[in-house]
Amino acid sequence: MTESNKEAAPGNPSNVPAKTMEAIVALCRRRGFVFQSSEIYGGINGFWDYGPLGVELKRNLKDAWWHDIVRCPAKGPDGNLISMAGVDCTIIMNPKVWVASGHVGTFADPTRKCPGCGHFVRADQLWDILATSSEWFASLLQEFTPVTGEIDTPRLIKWARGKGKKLAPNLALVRDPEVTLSFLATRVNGQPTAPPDLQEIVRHLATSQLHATGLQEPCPICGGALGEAKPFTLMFESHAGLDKTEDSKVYLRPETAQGIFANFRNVVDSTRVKVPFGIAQIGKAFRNEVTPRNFTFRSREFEQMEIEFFIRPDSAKEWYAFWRDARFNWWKSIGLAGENLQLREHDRDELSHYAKAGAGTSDIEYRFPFTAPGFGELEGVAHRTDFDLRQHAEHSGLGDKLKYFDQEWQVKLQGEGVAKEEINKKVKYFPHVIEPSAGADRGTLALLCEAFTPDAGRPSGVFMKFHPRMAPIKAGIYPLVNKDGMPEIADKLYMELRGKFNLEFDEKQAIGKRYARMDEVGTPYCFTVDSDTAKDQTVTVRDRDTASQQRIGIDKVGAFLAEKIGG
RNA sequence: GCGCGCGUAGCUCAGUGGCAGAGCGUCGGUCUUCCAAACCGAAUGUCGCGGGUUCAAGUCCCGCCGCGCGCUCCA
Repeated sequence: MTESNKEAAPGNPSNVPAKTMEAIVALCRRRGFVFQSSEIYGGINGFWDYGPLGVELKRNLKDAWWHDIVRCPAKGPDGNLISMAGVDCTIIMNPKVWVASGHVGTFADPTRKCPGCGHFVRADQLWDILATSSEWFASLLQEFTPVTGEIDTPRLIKWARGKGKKLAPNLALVRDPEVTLSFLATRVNGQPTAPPDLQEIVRHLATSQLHATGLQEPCPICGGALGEAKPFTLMFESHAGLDKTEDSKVYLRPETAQGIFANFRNVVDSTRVKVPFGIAQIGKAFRNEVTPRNFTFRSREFEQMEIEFFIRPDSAKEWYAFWRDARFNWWKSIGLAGENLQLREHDRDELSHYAKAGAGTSDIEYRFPFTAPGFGELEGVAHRTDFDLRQHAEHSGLGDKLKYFDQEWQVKLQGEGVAKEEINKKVKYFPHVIEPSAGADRGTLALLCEAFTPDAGRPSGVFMKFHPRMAPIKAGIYPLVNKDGMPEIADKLYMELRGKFNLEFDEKQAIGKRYARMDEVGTPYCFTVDSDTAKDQTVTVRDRDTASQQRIGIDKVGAFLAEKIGG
């Protein structure tokens, strides 16, 4: 193609899209990676379908994970091959599982969160709690004249600067006494015939004047302005059986982890695994997110790839570090190798309740176009201590029967001459858990974002630079033109290899158009049969990233692909 | 959940009260000798959904749904 032709072609530079989420979403839809769920009915917020190419991409990701984690795991920090067992648990489980895990109960009722201190308050109990068990509220009440309820401004300012500062640091009155009280005075003077009652006064004292459009209500702990009331059960509910009663209520699992914990005993008893070992699972989970957003990044239905790795409590540090680094390197190995991937150790105040005492929590994060310059979580690696197994031991009534008996350790301690009593204390225990928990949909999205490469040299202005192992289609097998025996040779090659690789055969239209299509769906190689093939048994290999070509023997194509795609 | 913006063919968009359109892509044909060639032909629309105003609504009004952005949320 000449330079002037290029200007006229659809691939002229003005067609090169910026690497924005909008452009990525458009390509996903145009080429069949991701569609909106039930789109013909207007879609449904937070749910997405994978199309013909998307399902291949996501499957390649999951297959690579399963292969590298379950079937063919690496060596651990102790130099031994890692022991890993797979499971596939149901989405709906006995509801008691979610009581034990803490998902039911704590957050089931309309609840308000304090942005200042993070405290949760039941919405319907707020005023009761303020009246009966809020330290600052009790102290503040003493500053009002009991009978008249008159507002003594200097007295309240004094309180705000003294006791208030210690007891309710986030209360508007404490942060800015003059402005807050003038706000209240305006209200009192504005409607002298309808003086505010105590609740309204307190609302005024909790409201920064910036919020003059509506009154806030204070957190009983710190006085901060509470967020809106929300039912903090993010679990989807359903009913098992025809009778839709409270007793038949079940939940769609909000994480796959609990299925693993609930099966801990079964796996130990049926497979001869010994601590340290892991149980791995890939499966759907559901969270009724308040705000699904950012394409598939936060969906209400999503797929997790989780490992619960069970270890002796005293080896948490080394296993935590091992899994954190191993998982980070794994994401690198499948193509997220650049600056867009980072490993971030959590600060202490970010840690979940059970992880506070642990060896740490870290996130493997990717810089998505919609988070940039920030990062979004792909996978979390957490030391969950023995929290989950203890919870299930307690709630199931199994108690110590859920403990692991470490016979290997027993023998070792006996050899070291440790006292029998001490050995017995040590060798029956709840294993600690290192949990690498990855999002399959987030991983797929990161692969799509990473692959998206604007390039003025391509007809559509963009090509998808997938790692060959992840690419939905591994190669195109094409006759250069649709005559002179070329289609027959190409077809024979295709039939030979299609069982081993996902390939495309296409004899229609100009060769450039076929290459261009493969660029846009990220196919790393195209093999083309031309007029020389019949003479010398070679084909051309066209490389997606460089658009360069070389000739190889037609009998070498399978080996070439196997080597490039790797595993 | 709140606020702002957006929604017409697969994609990018035009159409500001009067016949539903273009380019690209897709498909078929002629052709072909390595990067979306050319030519000929074809298919493709609940104008996001529902209601209202009007002789007449893609266009004006209301409600809803979906998407994006900012708050909020993310155990």
